[in-house]
Amino acid sequence: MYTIGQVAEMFGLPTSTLRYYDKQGLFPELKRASGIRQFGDTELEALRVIECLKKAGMEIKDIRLFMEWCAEGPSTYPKRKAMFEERKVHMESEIANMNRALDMLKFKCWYYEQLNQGNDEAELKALIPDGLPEEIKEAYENAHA
Amino acid sequence: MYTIGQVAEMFGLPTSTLRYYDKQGLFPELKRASGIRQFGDTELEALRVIECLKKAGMEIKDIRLFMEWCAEGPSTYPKRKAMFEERKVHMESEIANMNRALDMLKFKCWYYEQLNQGNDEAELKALIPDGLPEEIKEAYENAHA
DNA sequence: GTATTACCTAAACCTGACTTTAGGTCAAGC
DNA sequence: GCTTGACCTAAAGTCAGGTTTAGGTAATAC
Repeated sequence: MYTIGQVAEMFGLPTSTLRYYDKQGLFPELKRASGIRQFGDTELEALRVIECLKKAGMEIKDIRLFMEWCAEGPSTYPKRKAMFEERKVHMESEIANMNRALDMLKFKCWYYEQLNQGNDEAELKALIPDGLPEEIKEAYENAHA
Repeated sequence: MYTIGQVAEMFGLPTSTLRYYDKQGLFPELKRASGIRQFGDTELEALRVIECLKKAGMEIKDIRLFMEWCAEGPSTYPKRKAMFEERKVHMESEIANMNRALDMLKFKCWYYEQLNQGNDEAELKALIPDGLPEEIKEAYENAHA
C-alpha cells in the first residue's frame, strides 16, 4: 500500500493529477483509511494502463469506462476487447495521417534548403511536381496525394 | 478575390474559424474593401499551408510566426527552414511513440481475444513475456521496451 | 507548544482552439 | 419601406485535462 505522494514519485506525476484521476473515477476500487487514499497493486496497474491508453489518444471518460469494466470482472472481456480494436483502427489511421504530415515537412525542409542555397523560388516551383529529385519525390507525392 | 463565405465553402470551414484565424494574425497580408475581407491567392495558399501545419501539430502562434516570416520575404528562409526541421524531429518522435502505443493495443487485442476464447487469465499471464507466440511477441516487446 | 510536512476538499483558474451570442451595417428583392 | 442575407465586431461561452488556491486535519520534529 502506498500513499498518494509515493505513487506521485513513482510515476513522476503531481499529486493533483492523481486526485483528479480519482475524482474522474479512474480508480473504482481505491480504498481509504480515515480519509487517506491507499494505493494498492490494482491502482498501480491501473496507472500503467492509463499511461498507455492516454498515449493511444483515449479520453478520460473512456478510460473510466474501461476501468469500470475491469472492476466488473470477466463478463466484460468482449467489451474491453471491442474498445481496444476500435482504438487500434483509429490509431492506425492517425499514424497514417501523421506520416503524410511528416512527408510534407520533409518536402518543406528540402524546399527551404534549396532556397537557402541560393536557388530561385520561381525556378524551384517549376520543378514541382515532375522534375523533383528522387529523394524527395515520394515524400512530395505522399504529402499531396 | 473571394469573400469570406466563398472561402469557407471552398475549404469546408465555418466563417467564424476564418475570422478567428485572421484575428490571430494568420493572414498578415489580408486586404479589406470598406471593412470587408478580400481573400486573394496569398490567403488561399496560406490556408493550404495552415491545414498542413495543423496536421503537423503546430500551434496557432507558431503558424502566425511562420506567416509573418513569409510576408517578410527571402531573408527569413533560414528561420522557416529551422522551424520545419524542428517540427520534423518532433513529429518523428511523436510517430515513434504512437507506434509503441499501437503495439500495446495489438497486444491487448490479442490478450482479450484469448480471454474471450475461454483461456484462463492466470495461465495467460504465465506466458508473459517469454512464452508469447511469435505473432505477438514483437508487439509486446516494442510496447514494453 | 509550535512549526513543518503530508494529507484532505471544494472551487476557481488556466490554455488552446474554436463557437456562440448580441448587436450593427449595407445591398438586393418584393 | 421592409425583410432577408451576407458581411462586420467584441465579448462571452465551451471543452478537455489538468493546476492552483484557500482552508482544514493530523502526525512528527524540535
